[in-house]
Amino acid sequence: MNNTRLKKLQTAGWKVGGAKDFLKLTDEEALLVELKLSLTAALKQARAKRHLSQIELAQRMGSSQSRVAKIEAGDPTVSLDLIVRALLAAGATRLELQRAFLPKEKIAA
Amino acid sequence: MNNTRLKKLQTAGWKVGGAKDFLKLTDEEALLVELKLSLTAALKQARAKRHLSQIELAQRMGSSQSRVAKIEAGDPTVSLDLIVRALLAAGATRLELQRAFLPKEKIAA
DNA sequence: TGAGGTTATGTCATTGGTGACATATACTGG
DNA sequence: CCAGTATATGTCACCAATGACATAACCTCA
Repeated sequence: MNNTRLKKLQTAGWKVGGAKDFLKLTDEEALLVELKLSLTAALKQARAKRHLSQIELAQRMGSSQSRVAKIEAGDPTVSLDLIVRALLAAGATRLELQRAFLPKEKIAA
Repeated sequence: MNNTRLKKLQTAGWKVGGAKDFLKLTDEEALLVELKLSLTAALKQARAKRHLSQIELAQRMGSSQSRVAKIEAGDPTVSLDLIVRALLAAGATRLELQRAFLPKEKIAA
């Protein structure tokens, strides 16, 4: 069988798994979380700005009030996709979106 | 039962569903897609810049070569989360990330 | 005090995203 | 021409994200 060779290729890609890689992974994971929080903060702002209730926002994005609450609460079961959808549904501008994407800077609004 | 009242509240939130709302939804959906594409483009750049193969990137993010290919191909089954994880694993800076978040501008690289 | 509105928390069935694998295609250098 | 390397495409079993629902916890204001 010639797929023994293919197998070798595939498996070769999975030999690694050092501790450093692991740390790096969790590091990036942390960054992602930070990003999500930054976006949810932006969402709360955007929603408040437009005087929308969670129910109204939920309607606009075809979701439910409880989901919206979870989004804003930073629930771990909420995806980036959903957060961004919520932001767009809340009428956030591209600039607002972009702004939320450079964390770290927590200086004056 | 007093939950008839609650029921009313809940259901009140689901009365709507007009065509305009529907259009708006797909509109925002389109924006999201645009955003994703912008990010995948940034990913391709970032990966090339660092001379990483799809397999190497896959290792770094604990995924597989085929997933990475799909990410870059704009496969609809790929989440925003995964795209961003890939970008981070590819060593994209915050600035690169942020940059990819203002689409529309397709001017000179 | 309680009715009406808002937001928070818990749970669950269904769906969607995922890694993994197989395989195909493409582009080298020998 | 054939290895070798990189990328693309299709499929699938498994797990995580989702909408929906129930209910609790707040707040005003009359």
